[in-house]
Amino acid sequence: MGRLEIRPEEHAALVDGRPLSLTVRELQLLVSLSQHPQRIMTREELFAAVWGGRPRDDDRSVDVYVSRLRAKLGEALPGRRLIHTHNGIGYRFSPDG
Amino acid sequence: MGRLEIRPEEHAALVDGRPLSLTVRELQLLVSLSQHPQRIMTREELFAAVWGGRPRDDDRSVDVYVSRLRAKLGEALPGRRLIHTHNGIGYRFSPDG
DNA sequence: TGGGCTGTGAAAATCCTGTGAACAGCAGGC
DNA sequence: GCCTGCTGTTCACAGGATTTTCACAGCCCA
Repeated sequence: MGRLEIRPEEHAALVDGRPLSLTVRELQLLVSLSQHPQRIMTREELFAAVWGGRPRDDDRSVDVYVSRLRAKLGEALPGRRLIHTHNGIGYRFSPDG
Repeated sequence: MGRLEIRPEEHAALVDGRPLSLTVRELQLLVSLSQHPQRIMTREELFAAVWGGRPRDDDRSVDVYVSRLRAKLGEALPGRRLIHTHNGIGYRFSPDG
């Protein structure tokens, strides 16, 4: 899928062959998102996939980690936006910018 | 139903495969309308379906959102009018222009 | 032509998201 | 043990987006 490769079994994500230094949570989130490209995933779905269970009503973990992921992806792939926000619903991963 | 696809479970509405960028309320209204094609729905019905409960006597929310929906549908499908006004009653969704 | 109904831009209110920062827990090295 | 650096969690605030409400213009039909 273009310049970004995600290898869950190897706990790694590569951009042009160079590994991103992601933390465990960041990688889990990226894996979850990328497993459903172009599909809007709710915070509940993402939370269940990464943390397990249901989030507290006011939990912002997903948002915080999306923010950190974007920062690291943005450094490695300037100008591209892979994670799109859908207000009131959740996030969508789009392999092509 | 032609070029417009509505997928409530995915929080999405597509025209020729391309997603419309609708807000939550806009999508809810479109879903409600499209679930009863060719049937005139009163403002009360639409309000109940989207907002829940009954509208205030002078509430114009349904009209405002119909207007916004028409604008976005009109951009994606120029020349077609999917939502028809029935004066004094409400609105009707017609899949074929 | 008049009065109620509808269309719609725009302001106001509300809700949601982005993100820096503080804090706690943990692992390794000394 | 104590310090250091890293990760994860939570909070707080600013900014952004959506929703709600208002106002006025235009439409429709008697």
